[in-house]
Amino acid sequence: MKNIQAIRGMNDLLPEQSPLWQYFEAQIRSLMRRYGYREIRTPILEQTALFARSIGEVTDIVEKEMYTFEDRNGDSLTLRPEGTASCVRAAMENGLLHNQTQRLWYQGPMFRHERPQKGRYRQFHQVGVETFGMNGPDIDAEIILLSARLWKALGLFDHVTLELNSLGSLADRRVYREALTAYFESHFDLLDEDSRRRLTSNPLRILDSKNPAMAEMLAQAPQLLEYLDDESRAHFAALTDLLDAAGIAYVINPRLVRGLDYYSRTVFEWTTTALGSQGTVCAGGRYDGLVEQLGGKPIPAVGFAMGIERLILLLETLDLVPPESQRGPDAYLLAVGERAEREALLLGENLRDALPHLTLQVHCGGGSFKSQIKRADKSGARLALILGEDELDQGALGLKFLREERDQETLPRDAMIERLKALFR
RNA sequence: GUGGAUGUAGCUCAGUGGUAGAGCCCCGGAUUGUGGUUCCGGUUGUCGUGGGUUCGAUCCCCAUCAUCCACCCCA
Repeated sequence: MKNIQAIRGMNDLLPEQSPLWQYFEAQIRSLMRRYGYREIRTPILEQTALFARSIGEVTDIVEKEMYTFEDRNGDSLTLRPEGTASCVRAAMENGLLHNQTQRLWYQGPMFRHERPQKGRYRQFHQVGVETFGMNGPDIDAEIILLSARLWKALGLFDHVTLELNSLGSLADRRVYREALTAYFESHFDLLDEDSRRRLTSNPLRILDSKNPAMAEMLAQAPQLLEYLDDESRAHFAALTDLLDAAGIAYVINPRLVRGLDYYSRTVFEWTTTALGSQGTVCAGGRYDGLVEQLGGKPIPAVGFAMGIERLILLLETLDLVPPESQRGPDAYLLAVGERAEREALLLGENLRDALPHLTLQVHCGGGSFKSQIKRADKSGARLALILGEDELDQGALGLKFLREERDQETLPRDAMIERLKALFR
């Protein structure tokens, strides 16, 4: 019989890895609380139309990467490929956007049917931030500062670069798009196959191409920044002023365009060179038109999303995994002999009652003294608590330090509880 | 979706057209109740899967699945 395997590109998170994820998630929760952002959780399934209408019909995500299927009613459903659309839908549907501002964040799995690669999986996880009702540029700057604070907390700040651009208003982009299309058509012979295909569907993305044969032609192409109206220009200038004042370095990348249609004005990416070809670790921007596009009243919005797998990978690559994230339990209770085995479980309960902060692993399944103390060592515990025949006869408990040069102690149980309280205050 | 590389023990990897090995791990012992070092002994495999060639395939061929890398895409 063939063993069933996990779906391609979808990974199990194993116990060895989960402490690092929990550490990362704890950093996120604390960061969001400190900036006054509140968590929102939405279903991972949505009506297909939500993504088609928000991300854009002619984007790669919608055209060929979504997990779309019919449910038993014949409705077309899609596993969310990103978080913004769901967040906007939920905020609209629940009245969160009515005459008020919102600062929201979310975290969870996203799904895209791409060819798996390092830092790119079919089920992957994002943390996203979305804000509504604020025109910026102060809020644009705030979310960038928030992300910068996270990099500092994780020790990543010196390993990431902030790239910045403005896509202007939708009107700006329309004009620019025409100029750009005209330019590319006049250099049609230099375009590669992909670019020719995009010429009609999404010409801005041609600017992103890494094809060296096109590099010079792209460098000469009209620049979006020159097509910005006064308002967008002022917005962008104010944002860069705020970042300058906050001491956040950035690189203006006029060819930074995002793959999702809903962005306008500010777009940014945090990138790293340490992860190979999947170097974007966090990206986002302003999407003032999206709420209206989805049927709501027009309301400005900015947000970003970061890829958790990529950030975890980056922490590991740069050896920034904090040692305390993989610490074992405080104590490991061994029970040698039949009488002790019978009592250990209840003794464990008593200890947990008396010491609410103690992390205690109780040995189950018997075995020799030697094998049990080996387990205690392997568990990573700081202490071994020893319950054997001798200790039982004395109503006592032994305490051995597994990581420190200290004498072993044997104390009556009540005294041992006080001793442990002192050790794990 | 395109191109390339790789799939052998739980892990990291050797290996041969006559159906397999090392190190680590794990278990036991040296040490009747003391781990992390040492020594001794032991367990572990549909050689990714399905076909084909062959007297015989883990090895050669084809397909397929998976992983990795680049393109692409994007977080």
